[in-house]
Amino acid sequence: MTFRYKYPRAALTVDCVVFGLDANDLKVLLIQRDIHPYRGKWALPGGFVRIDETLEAAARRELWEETGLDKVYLEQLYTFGAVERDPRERVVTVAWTALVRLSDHRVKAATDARAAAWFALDDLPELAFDHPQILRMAQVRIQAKVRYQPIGFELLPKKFTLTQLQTLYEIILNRRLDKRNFRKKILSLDVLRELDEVEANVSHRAARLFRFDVSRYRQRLQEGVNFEI
Amino acid sequence: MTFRYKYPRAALTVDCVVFGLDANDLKVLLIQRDIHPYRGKWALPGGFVRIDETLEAAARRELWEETGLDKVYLEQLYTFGAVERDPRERVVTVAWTALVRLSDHRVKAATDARAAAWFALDDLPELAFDHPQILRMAQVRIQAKVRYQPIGFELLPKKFTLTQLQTLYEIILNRRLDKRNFRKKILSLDVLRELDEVEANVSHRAARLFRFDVSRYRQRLQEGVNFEI
DNA sequence: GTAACTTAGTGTAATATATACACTATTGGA
DNA sequence: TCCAATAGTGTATATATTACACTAAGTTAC
Repeated sequence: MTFRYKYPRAALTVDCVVFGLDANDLKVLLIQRDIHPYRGKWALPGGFVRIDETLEAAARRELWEETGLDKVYLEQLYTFGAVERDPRERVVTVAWTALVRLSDHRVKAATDARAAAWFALDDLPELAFDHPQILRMAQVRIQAKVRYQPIGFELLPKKFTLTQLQTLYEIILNRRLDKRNFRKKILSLDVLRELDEVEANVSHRAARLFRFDVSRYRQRLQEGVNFEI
Repeated sequence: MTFRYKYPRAALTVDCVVFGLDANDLKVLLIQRDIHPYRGKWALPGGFVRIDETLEAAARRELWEETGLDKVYLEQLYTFGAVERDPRERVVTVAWTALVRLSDHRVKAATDARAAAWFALDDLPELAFDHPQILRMAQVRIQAKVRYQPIGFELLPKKFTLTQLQTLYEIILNRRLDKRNFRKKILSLDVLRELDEVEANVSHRAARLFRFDVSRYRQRLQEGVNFEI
């Protein structure tokens, strides 16, 4: 069975830039291609959009099929439509950015048996298609975003220490932050809830745990608070 | 002649949200549909992406064909892919935002004879498809953007007064700004070049004209200046 | 030609925000 | 019990933002 159209149509795909925080590195999840073109090269997880699913649903489905991830935070990044970006035929791709708690998502064997692995951003393998460009845009976007939204809670465990949060900001912004000023600022936003718990199994003074308070965040947003770090 | 594919494919379109500044109003350019569906309703200018043109090229071409505008500032907004957004068949649209100097672009009769007209944002006609949603997103985006980028020079004549610039900011942000503080701030950004000219044909003291200095803007960006108003 | 009208253009003081900076507290392990 | 490691804390200074009102210059109407 084939489908016929009066004019030629581009194929439509989605690709996901999945960021995960691994101790002191921001990593990105890639899969190794097992088919032509770019066979053996690494690529962003993604695939074709079905005729009866939304773009976001397609991104979630592909992510699940190729990497076993689900229920991740997803945000549309940009749509790439250079004419020759896929050597086979015209393919337009809607790129998405996902943030995941790497601790929650140890990489499972992908369900369709392709290799999936986390790579540090400064140690990437050769990528297929225009995926270097997509990845670069995702990185720029997350850097810009972290400045005016308390993003990044998606990347940390649900309970985290202020040092972990600061380290995350330092990794994304790629510069050192002053500990006292960072704490002062982040606490003044009033979107964290201090817990009656401290971290366990550390061989030094244990740090207080915090949790992100979404409802307080929404309130602050409405009041127009400036989240710039 | 028909084109055949193994799987069904969505049609791919572009739509443009064209903002123009008209004295004291931010307006948007719409065209009246002359064909089914939504015949007679107003819609964003746009149309199908050809197989051999980029998304941006498609947006520029449609804008030219439907409204006679060219050489406008264009920026990708978002891609809309709800399954039923077009009643005929699956259509995914890549939306773009354009900013134009309304003074440069008095609406010509559109080349394909459809009516095109500027509408104030608070006095819109009924719109086709999910265009209300697209327009709303464009408005939110431009409001956010004006805060951290000296945008809006695209909307003004090349030579403009500080009062015109302030009025533009007030329209986009939808709040009054203090004249002295606005001037202090905008001049401190050091991206305007003061000209040896004043406005003509006004029945009161003539204001000094300024021009946006792109190369200084680039320098400031690199130095990491904060453009927030 | 002068008074009235209209918009341009200007500075300062008060307040809020951001930055720079170094020591004590707590816990685990040797 | 001492050492190692990280948590946790405050203050003074610099910078940025805000609030606020008058004089300047050109045009028009009398």
